[in-house]
Amino acid sequence: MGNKLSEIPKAYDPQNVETKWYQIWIEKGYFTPAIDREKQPFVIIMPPPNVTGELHLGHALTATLEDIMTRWHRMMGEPTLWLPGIDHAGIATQFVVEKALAQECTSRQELGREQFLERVWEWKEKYGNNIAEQHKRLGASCDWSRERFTMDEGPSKAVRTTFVNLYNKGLIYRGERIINWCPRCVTALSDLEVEHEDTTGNLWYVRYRLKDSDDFITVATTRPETILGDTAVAVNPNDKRYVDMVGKTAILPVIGREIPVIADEAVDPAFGTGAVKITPAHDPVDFEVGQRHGLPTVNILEPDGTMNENAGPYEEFDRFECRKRLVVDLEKEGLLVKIESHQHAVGHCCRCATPVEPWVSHQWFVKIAPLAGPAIDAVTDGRIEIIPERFTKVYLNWLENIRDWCISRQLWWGHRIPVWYCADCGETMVGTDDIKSCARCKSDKVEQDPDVLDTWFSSALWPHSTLGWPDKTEDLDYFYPTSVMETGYDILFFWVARMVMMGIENTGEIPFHTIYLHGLIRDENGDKMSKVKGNVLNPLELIDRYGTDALRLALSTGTSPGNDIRLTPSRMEASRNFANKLWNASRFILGNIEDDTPLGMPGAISALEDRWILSRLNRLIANVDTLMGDFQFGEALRHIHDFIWGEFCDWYIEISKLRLNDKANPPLPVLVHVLDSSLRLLHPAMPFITEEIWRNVRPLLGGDVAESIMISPYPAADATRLDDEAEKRMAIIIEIVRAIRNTRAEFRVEPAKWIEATIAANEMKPTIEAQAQAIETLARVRPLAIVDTNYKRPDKAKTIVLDGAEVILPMAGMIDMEAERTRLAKEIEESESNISRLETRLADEKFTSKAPSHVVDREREKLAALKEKLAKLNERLSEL
RNA sequence: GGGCGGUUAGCUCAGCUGGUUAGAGCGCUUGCUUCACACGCAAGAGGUCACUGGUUCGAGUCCAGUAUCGCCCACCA
Repeated sequence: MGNKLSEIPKAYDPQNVETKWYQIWIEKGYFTPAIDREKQPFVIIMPPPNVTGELHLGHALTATLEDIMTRWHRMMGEPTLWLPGIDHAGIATQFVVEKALAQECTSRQELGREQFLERVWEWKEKYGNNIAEQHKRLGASCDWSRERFTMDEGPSKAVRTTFVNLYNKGLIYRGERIINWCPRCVTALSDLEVEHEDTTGNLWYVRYRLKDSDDFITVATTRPETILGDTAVAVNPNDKRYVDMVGKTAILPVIGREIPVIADEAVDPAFGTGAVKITPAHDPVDFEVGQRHGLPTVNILEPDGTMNENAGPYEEFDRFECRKRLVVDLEKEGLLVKIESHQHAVGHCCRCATPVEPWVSHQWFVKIAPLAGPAIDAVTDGRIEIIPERFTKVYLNWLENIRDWCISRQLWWGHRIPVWYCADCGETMVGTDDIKSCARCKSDKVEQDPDVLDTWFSSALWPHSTLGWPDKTEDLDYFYPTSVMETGYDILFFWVARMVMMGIENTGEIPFHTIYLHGLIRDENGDKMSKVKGNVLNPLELIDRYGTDALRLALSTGTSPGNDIRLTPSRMEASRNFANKLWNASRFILGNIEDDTPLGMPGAISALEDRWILSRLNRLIANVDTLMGDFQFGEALRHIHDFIWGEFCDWYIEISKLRLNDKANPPLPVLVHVLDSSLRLLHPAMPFITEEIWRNVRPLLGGDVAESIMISPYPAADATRLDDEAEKRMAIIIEIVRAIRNTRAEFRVEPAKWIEATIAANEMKPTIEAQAQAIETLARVRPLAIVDTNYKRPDKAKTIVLDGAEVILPMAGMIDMEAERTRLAKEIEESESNISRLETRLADEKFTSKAPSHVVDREREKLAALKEKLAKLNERLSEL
């Protein structure tokens, strides 16, 4: 920006401005904090996006909120670290790469493990960089020199160390358990990775013949194919209907296997027939029943969801095909009693939506209850605060009912489980370093466990693994525990709770002090954005169209923590318009500065509007300080927005135009001062436009062009500028102008036409006299007479009674006196009713004694003003 | 089966620990090429704060219940 208005583009062009600053910020090293032991650092570890794919609006929201916090704290002079990273995202990434391979008519099996992993790394190099570039477009001021990838050497070492430690403490074990199995992903899943969906299915009632008898026992099942894996029929021990059956032998349909009828408390006599088939290999409850009764476990499934040899004639059929055929066969044999429609929750894989199968298999688990305890304490005793507070209950409830975490995945992409088995003696060895030979028999036939760890295992270590743990690094020492964990509420369990557990376990300290949970982004119709629905908005497209600052503002205002955000084009436009407004206000101010314009703030501020705007500004600053510290970013930004547009632009700048050429008392020092403060207040949310403008403002105030707003101090409130008197007086001026404009519009006075006005006032008279020119110009009145209240009013005029002044507009005979009388009468009525309401309240002993004095005082003042107004209204009416 | 959240202007939403006449953006109506900005200016219409009851001097705000929409958790076959 030069000093000439004509040199500055009329409309703000984000493309032009945004591209240059980010590079400069990086070159200057502003994003990398200097460790200063005297100061408490502010630290955010960024939730690492998946290497797969591109950033979506959820990431943009994360980046915006975290950048707002980071930039604010940085401007507050704190050493500030925002550490970015990327997640290897096991299943998701393996999937997309496999898809790419399929297009090349090959597969991971064909490539083999080693070559496949090479391909995934290539993918990572390509797309990991994409994500960083997108963050840069968003203006994210994160420290790229500390960027981490979950599979980097450091974080990988943290993973192995954690595994070994937990294993040695007995908190990691391998066991044969029922886990959730996705036949399509061909891997185990944790409970969290299963999405339950209410489905209308069937309840099939099937008769099992009893051995050496003509009797039957009828069971009900939602998954008939699991009959093939039954190893018992169970009834409740107290169920009189079945007392005689217990101990007998039932014969499975079709395959004819003999199974016992047993009694177990787990059976609900009220459900179905009260007799339940027991399939220990394919149902969690049945598995436990099986354990209690020493039942055999018959697995009927292959990993891909087809039936295995235990399914007899149905071998090799898919599980659902098997179900169909088996039902037909049961019916043929007359064993199918009935089919009922049945509502129940069916688990689906959260990655591919395939129905999951409960399946018994050998997997690695974390015994989690001992880790959950300290994580519960950290929140209950207030060391960790969750915002919004309501999620505290959700967090605690989950941890209190937590079940062991299945951490092994039958994938190739990920942290391989650091366990080795000896092929000769069967020894199991665990180590942070690769193990080459057996510790017991010295055999070199040792093989590493083929499985990898759940992606969330490494994520759980993120706050400390990124800072160097298990090594005692300076970063870890200085930046840990971190300050804020900001992320979406949808991963509270997946990630946040696990970070608390693992953080405390590994370091003995909480990983962060505050958990800030934001909501989900929704589209215009309130639907969650998803690729399937095709309603995903690409942040880059929005940036191209509206600018980064507009996107950031739209994402951070008009929302509150934990609530979902509906992002509509009109919101984006409103934000863009604000950027343009700021641009033009700046353009006006800068364009009016000549080389010799003095810009130093005078020692004494005399003009009412100057005192007013400075008072308003400092009130704003104090307010923003409180709100930002309270994580109420949306509210803070709303205040800043309203100040800039509604007070600075609409009133101060307009009034200041009268004084532009006033050499004795020019408005420019105040204009520039308020602009400077406004830009700095706004910078955390709108970094680009504020930097662009500020670089032109700063030199005017004696600074260097090379100084950056992002490392300038955030405005601090100056209490000496607060001026209740000025605010009160200015409010009258504004009211007068509004009243006149209102009347002009009401009477459809030509905009160009000047009208006469008289203002009657007592105490406010000097103020109005001092602002006469402003009133005249803004309301287009001339001549303006200013008189005291005992002035004799004209017969035909419109009178507007304000709190402290009376505006009289003759309106050149346009007044319909009848209408005017009606209007006054109505206003009198309103005033009277307000007065009586106030009088009743003030007469109430309870109110005056119990309400705080400032509230009572305010009511008294209000009453007095209203009475005064009423008197004037009556007087005026009587004159008509 | 548990738990949580929403219900405030035509639409989308703010409104923190209860205290002026409940706000914004968009939309709508009217008028403006006012020398920063039509991505703008000025004026205006529009709300029983879902419902019922309670606490309180005072409730959009706190409590209880109801309705309705949505979300999360959950191994009844």
